[in-house]
Amino acid sequence: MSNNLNPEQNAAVTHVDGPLVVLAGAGSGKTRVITQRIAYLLNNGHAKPGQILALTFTNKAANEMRDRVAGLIGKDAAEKVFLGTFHSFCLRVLRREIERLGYRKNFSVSSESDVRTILRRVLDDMDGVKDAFSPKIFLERIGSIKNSGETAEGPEEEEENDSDTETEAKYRKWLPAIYEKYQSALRAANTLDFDDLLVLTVQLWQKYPEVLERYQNRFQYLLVDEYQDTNAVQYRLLRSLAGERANLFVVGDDDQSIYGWRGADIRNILDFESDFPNAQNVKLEQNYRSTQTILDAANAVIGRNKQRRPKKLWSALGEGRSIDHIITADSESEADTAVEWLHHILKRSGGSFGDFAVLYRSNIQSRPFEIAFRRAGIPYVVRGGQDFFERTEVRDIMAYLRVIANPADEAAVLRVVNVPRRGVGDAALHHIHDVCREERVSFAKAMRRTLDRGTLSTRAAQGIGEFLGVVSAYRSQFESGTRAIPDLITGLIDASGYRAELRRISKTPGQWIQRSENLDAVTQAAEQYCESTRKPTLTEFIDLCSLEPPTDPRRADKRDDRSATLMTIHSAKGLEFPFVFIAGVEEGLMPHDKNVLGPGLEEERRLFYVALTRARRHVTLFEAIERDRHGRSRPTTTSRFIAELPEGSVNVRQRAQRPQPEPSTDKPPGKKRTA
DNA sequence: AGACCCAGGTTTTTT
DNA sequence: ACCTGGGTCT
Repeated sequence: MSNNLNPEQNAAVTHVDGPLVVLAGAGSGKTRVITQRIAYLLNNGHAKPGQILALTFTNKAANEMRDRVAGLIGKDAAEKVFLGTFHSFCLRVLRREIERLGYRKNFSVSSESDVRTILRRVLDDMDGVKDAFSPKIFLERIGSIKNSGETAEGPEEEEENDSDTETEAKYRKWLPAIYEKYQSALRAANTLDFDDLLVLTVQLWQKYPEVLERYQNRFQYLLVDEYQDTNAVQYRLLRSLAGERANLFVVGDDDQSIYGWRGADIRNILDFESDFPNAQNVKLEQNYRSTQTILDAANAVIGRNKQRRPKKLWSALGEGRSIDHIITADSESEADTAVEWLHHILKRSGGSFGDFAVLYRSNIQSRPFEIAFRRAGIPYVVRGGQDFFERTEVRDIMAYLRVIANPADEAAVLRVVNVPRRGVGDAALHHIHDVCREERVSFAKAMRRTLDRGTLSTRAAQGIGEFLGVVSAYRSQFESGTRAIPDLITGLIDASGYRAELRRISKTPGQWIQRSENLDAVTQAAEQYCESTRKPTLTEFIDLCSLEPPTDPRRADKRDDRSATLMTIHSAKGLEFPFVFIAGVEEGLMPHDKNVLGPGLEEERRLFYVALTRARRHVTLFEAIERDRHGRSRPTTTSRFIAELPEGSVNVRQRAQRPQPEPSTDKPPGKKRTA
């Protein structure tokens, strides 16, 4: 069964009991190891499919793994393995158990923008806070408190710090109160934010050991992908679930830990053996992706980091071509040169546009490349941004569905109560909100009460009446289960007047087509969901969409191998391309100047390492001697990481020259661009 | 509701 | 230099 595995991979795959960390270098076949081990455990009678829990960070990774496991052990068995993201696992647990924590079973999951709405309301209610502070900063703080593993009892007192600015001190002062109010607002709306899914699961298990024990018994074998990306809460979750038995198999690469800024703690993987008694480790150092030249470069760079487990990648694929380093005048000529260079490589290699990726540190760098590629007629896709996440129509319909499933969901109500226009304005909403606060009832109840009491304007009362009418009509329809879910969704879109409103406000026919397609995406997602499951429910459909929003069909098609890819290094993790262009290899960008102090620099170096190791055949580094930063065009200096590459591995192609710092010259001939 | 204005920020992204 | 968000004015 363990055919075609190298000895280290085989050792990992055939490991059965006890904790094990697989330090899987870039391109060393880690997904294979995880999927094969699942198959190994099953085929050798160590476990039944339902006793295996495999956790990933992204849906994409989970789906890919599920496909591969299905290929190994068959579809039926694969479906019984719990293979999903941390969040989907926790959601599954909480759907069953959350009542113990004082939420109702029909709780909803709030997205980023819902959460912003909720926090804004909280700040509105607190005199003197709203004006002085931005909700965004509080959300970030709240998130990092949750991810750092503090419990909902409230953030710990942080010690005073002399270097605090006045604003910083103010934030610190208000944070505990806001945290608490935010949390009770979520509870009142019977909703959880993404972080809560993890935090509450940990809390549940802490408070109810008998519940934990049930899950420990159910899941005999735990496998975790990308372990270097786990944060404190995920660590606690795994610890509890693994229990004494500690059949915990984690795979990751400390050198690819690039999410420290959102709470990932590299120490989890570095300290695995001291955290779990009798833990073993396996190192995967054979790389199946890149040439030795690329790996030598990557090894040399990452070898400078202190916080790491020593590893040395090697390849059987041969030396390959040396790295090219092209120095250009500015970001425009960087992109133009990349186009020429791409054509040049293409002619010699006989590949296709899909073999190329341009990687950069920051999204704003994509612009010149898009312009140059378009002008040259090179098909490309820009990955990243999250715009399709934000499709208004999809979110609106989902908000309707959420109100139907969870009437208390205030953010969802606020989103659609006046969409289409029903004459419900700010005044009415504030009035309802006051009732909410004074009488301590949910937003849904407050709407009812104000309506019954006639304390609203005629216009608003009528609007709210209509809204509640359509929502409750559809609620009973969904509950009765006589019509299929996709059918009901279409009905709701029409009956609520949403479709008509959308047509009315569309300025061009094109816009209307686009928007209807977005509506269709929801119905299609529902159809797909219904086909994939035996007993479809609205709640489960909403859960699915909260954690994995329906994809834009037009965007999905564009993922073809005839297009070059432009993306950030962060989003390139896990991918590979024959030819990789790394753009903006300059101080300030790589490493980024916001992250050069303390441990940040090592993370920046890992980022550069990740970029290098995406390449199979060849890497080109691009540098511009002048670049627009914060509006001004400024001279740059070469990234310090270039000096860390092995002697002689880089071939410099100078297309532009920095003015030599002559001792006699007083001013460098810096050009200013006019707007 | 929509037009206009000012302040602040401007790294990376998933669920 | 430019965009966003929030506030105010009409």
